[in-house]
Parts: sequence; structure tokens; C-alpha cells
Amino acid sequence: MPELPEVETVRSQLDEHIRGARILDITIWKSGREKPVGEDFKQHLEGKKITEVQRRAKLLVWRLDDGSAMTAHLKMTGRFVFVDADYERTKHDRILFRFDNGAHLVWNDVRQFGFVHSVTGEMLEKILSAYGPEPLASSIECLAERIEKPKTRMIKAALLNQEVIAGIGNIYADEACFRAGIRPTRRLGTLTEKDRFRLMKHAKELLEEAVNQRGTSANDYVDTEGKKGGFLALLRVYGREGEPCVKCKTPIKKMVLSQRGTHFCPKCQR
DNA sequence: ATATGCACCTGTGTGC
DNA sequence: TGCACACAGGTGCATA
Repeated sequence: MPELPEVETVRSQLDEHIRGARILDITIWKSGREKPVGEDFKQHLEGKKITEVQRRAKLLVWRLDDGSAMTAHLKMTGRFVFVDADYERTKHDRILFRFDNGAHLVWNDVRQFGFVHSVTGEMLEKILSAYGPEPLASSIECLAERIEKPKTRMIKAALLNQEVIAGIGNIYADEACFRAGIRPTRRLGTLTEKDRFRLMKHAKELLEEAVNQRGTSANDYVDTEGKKGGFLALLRVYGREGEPCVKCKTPIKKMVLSQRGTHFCPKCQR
């Protein structure tokens, strides 16, 4: 479900509630397919203190007081939700974390693509180093350089690739292309310096606005209080197939690109 | 090195 | 009303 703005929303809420707290205990409910956490997960994490909750790309990182960490990826339907002490488990709840400040946190994941892992500091460094630059923490120039090569790659494929730029997913890739007036199928080699700069300028603005709205709830996404994000109504192409373009009234088109639904205005985006 | 296609899952909405 | 099928904010791996 979540892309950078949604994961960032969850990150800040987690950080607010559990930074400085110690994990009292972890209840692992039946998890469907794999042993999502590794056998030593519980043992490794119980008793540790959270020093900070960070985000890199779409990955959440709980920094622990011994230099190790817990990583969590929401993938399509993963959720962290704070609950009351008398909460009763529902169908897709997988893990319950209890903290020494009284917080109870549930990890829930309908489709079971998501994961939580415990990792050493060394493993974490390796995982994080594979990601491209963070859009909100990088200059437009730096980001624009990332989408110069390879010349035949389509711009949408580049935007979705986390090694190129971190955190952009299907919704915001489409929205960024629309704002910049660039067709998602355009090959990198056909983009001018100006095109690249404009696209990244819009991408940064878009992501900032979406973070301010606490993300987009297109299907399943909710934050740690179970609340939806406010950015859905501000989307201009995603999910608007057949509706008039906000700029020129031409009906928005949808196609499949890199196996992902891709939305664009055939007139505004060249 | 890059592109493609599928696989991992469940739930929901659509069209017949 | 039922059923089959397509599709969903993501990634990883196997194959060309």
C-alpha cells in the first residue's frame, strides 16, 4: 500500500509513541506462510529500548539501544496500529508488541507480503546502502542526475526503481509525471536536462504535500490510529481513468506499464 | 546490465 | 445470486 508519504506518516507516529520505550514482550500469533520474523526475533527484541524510529525508502527502521534494529516493510497491506490493552485479535493480526510506557502495537497484514525482521547493525547498513537518494533530503540536481541513464529505460520504470530514487511507488510516479507533463512511457534518453529538473521539482513538491496530508488512502492504507490519509482527493490522474483532465478536460487514460496500472493525460503528457 | 514475467497472498469489484 | 476473473500503494527471483 504505502509509498514514501504513507510510510513517513507511520514512522512519525511510531516515533512519537515508542521512542525511548522498552519492548516488554512480543506475542507472535500464527502468521500464515513463512516464519516472518526468524526464530530468535522475540528473544532478540524483548527488553530492548527503541532509540528512534526511522524511514529509508519504504522501509521502517526501529533503532535499538544495543546498535541492532528491527526493520519493517508494509508492502501492500501491512499496518501498524496502536490498540487498547483489552484489544481482541482480529483476523489478519500477526504480532502484538507491548511497551513499558503502556503502548500496545499490533502488526496486521492481510496479504502477508509485508515483513518485520530483526537485524544486526552490520546487516542494516548493507540493506540501507542499496537504496537510491531520499527525495525529500536531496537536491533537485542530485535527483535529476539519477534519471539520465540507461537511455532506453522508461521514466516510470526508473521512478519505481528504489535503487534509482527511494520511496516513490505507483501512485506518486503517475502523479509526478502528470505534474511535469511527461508521458510515463518516455525513454530516459529522450528527456532534456530541463525535463529531468522539472520532473524532480514536481516530485519533491508532490511528496511534501502528500506527507502534509498524511498520505493517500486509495485502498487499504490507514495510519497507526486507523485513520485514512487526506491526499486521495488531491490526486490528478491516479484512479481517475475516463474522468476529465484537471488541466485540459481530455479523458484520463489508463494502460499497463511494467505490470502496473499507469494513468496519464494523453494531451498534457507528451 | 537490463528487461520481462511470474510469484508471493487475500479481498473486492466487475461483468456475464 | 453465483461464479470467474481482473486488479490492488511492492518487491524478489528466475529466465531471456
